[in-house]
Amino acid sequence: MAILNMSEAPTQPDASPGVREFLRDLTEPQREAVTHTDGALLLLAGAGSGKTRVITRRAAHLATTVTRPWHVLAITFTNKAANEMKERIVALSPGDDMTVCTFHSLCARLLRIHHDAAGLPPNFTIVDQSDRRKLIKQAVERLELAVDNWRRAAETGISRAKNAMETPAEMADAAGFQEKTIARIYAAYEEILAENAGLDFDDLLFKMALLLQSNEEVRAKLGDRFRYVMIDEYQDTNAAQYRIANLIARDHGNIMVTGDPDQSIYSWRGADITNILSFEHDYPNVKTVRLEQNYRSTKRILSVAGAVIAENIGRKDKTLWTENDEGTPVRVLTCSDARSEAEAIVKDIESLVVQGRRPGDFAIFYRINAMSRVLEESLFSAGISYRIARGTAFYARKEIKDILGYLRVMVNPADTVALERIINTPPRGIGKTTINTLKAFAERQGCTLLTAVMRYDECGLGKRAVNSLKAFTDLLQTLQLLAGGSTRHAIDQALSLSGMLAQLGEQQEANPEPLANANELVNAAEEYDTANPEATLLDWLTFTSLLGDEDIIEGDSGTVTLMTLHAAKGLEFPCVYIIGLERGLVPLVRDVLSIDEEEEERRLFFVGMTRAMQRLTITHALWRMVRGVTQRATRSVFLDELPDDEIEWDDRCGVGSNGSRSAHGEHLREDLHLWEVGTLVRHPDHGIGQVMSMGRRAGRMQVIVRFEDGRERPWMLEFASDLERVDFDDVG
DNA sequence: GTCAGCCAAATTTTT
DNA sequence: TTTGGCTGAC
Repeated sequence: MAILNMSEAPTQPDASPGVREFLRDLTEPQREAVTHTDGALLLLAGAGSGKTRVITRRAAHLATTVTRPWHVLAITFTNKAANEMKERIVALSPGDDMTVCTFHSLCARLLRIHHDAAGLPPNFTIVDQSDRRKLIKQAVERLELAVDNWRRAAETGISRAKNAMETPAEMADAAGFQEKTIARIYAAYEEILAENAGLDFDDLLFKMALLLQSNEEVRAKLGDRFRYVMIDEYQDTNAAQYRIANLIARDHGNIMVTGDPDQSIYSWRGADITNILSFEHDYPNVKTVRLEQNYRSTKRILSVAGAVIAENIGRKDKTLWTENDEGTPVRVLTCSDARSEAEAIVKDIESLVVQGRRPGDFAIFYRINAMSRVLEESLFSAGISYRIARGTAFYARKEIKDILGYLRVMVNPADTVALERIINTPPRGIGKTTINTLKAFAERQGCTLLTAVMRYDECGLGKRAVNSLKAFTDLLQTLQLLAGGSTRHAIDQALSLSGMLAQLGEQQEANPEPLANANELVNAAEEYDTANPEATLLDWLTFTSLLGDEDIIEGDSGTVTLMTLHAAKGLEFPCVYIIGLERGLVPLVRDVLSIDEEEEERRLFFVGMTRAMQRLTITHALWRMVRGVTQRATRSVFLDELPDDEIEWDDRCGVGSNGSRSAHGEHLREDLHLWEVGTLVRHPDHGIGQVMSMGRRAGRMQVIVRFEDGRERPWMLEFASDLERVDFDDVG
């Protein structure tokens, strides 16, 4: 491995005006990272420590004074991060020959170029999450397993396997019926993907890693092309991504990774925190730079967040500090229920707005999306405008996917998912029966569905179906002629010739959105054509299928922002509220919570807290409605980890946050005490059972009891006279 | 081919 | 409570 590890870099940091520019306004550790050139570099960058600044400066420095721009590769996780980074780099060093992109788009691009070596068709389709879902369902059906039982497990299991670079065969070696069955579904799913010439998101990484691993020529070539590799958010990389980076950098060893293990919150998507924790071990002679000065938050916020994260065992020790003000104390609000929690926040916001804050200064974070509803209602009735950072991705909208379906079929005739999507969109008399006949024909002949469609007169279909299919194949053939032209033109034609435009126009009055979206798509294509004159229809499809949500999550847009704790990563707001610090919710528990999971939840809480610049308010309620049942809630263990003397405890219920009394009245306490969770009961018909939960439903008390037969039964408390409390000793 | 009505399920979701 | 997916009836 090439090791030339210098802070006194051969580039003479202060020699040229350009270099001096790159180092302006940087602290010592930041400079060290920027001027590091050859060899491995680990940049442990705490929250709000100016990480992006360092990355962009270093990239510009490398591109202008150390090597040529096209030898630099900067990888991010999101398109948004990639775009931002690219912009900032270009501002420092003109020219856009540098590769700044996401892992997925890098892999998509490279796999297209090296499709032969990777054993892939050149025109593969990238299947998105909802297509993937359909295909996995098909795989389950093909094995004649129950979709309801296996779909979910297969979806997570297959993704997990691909992220860990496990093939179906390797997975089948695993012990256990469950795993073995998922491995079979995985194998069937791979078959179906191949039939469709499709790759899912996980495949982009997995296949790329396999290619680099098995093809020395390609690996060496890419290593030579990308002589300086930089990876952001390295704590979120999975096994495949680790492998890709490792193999590209193998010859030169010039790999810089940045990240913060304390902000690793995506292990459930395959991210492996050990990638960053063992980076120093994996890359000898690594230089490590820590950025611990925080420019975002007040001293008090940092100290509170720091106390919580310090509870995690086995983390790299790191203490954020700041020269910012002491600030106002962090507050913990105890509320009676979600409604009063929301109203307390609304009042707080209102009074701060009177003092000159703007609505855009506020953000409210919660653990699960369902918790936004009560907040929305309160904000709405208070007349405060808000937005939720969770838009459906533009490219996931039905009308958009329909249009893209036409283009996908034009480009990839094997894309059966797309074909099924458009074959009767808009309705043209090709219904379920006809499609099933075509499918059966395709299966008998071992051909694609499109081929079957083209051979409609051999399928033994009725006259009406044949006529419809004739019109449809004519349409496809007309469109086919456009595949080589501009994207904009192809979309225009697909829209009008398919009849979609007419259909959208008709329903415009009822719902103008779809037509507007379609037009928006045409505009986007036009823009793309202009910006990339060389690009093909296939390129555009690749580009769009890798775009996520619209990046609406901008810092300040004049409204209060609501989002999940996960969505908050990377953002900052002057005033932050984190709600629902209750047992089972933060940390979120399904059945049992392992230590690792608890630590990840703690990191999630930490991420939330460190978004706050000036004011941080944490809330919890004594009652919370979960799935239609109002249940008693207990404070989160994380609240106990807050440094008591630095917190302003604000108990709106006047009973202490552990109190059992509630705003709902004294009588509830009596009832609830009798029916504590875990209490054993006996019923004349159902035998012995155990109280699983209790709460209020439709204003009345309810307990849920699980009986020996494994069934759970709810009881309205006032009718629960058949339930008799028994002691443990009585039942053994 | 469409639509109402029923049942089951319910974290988080960078691509 | 809310949502999505599926089924069976027009």
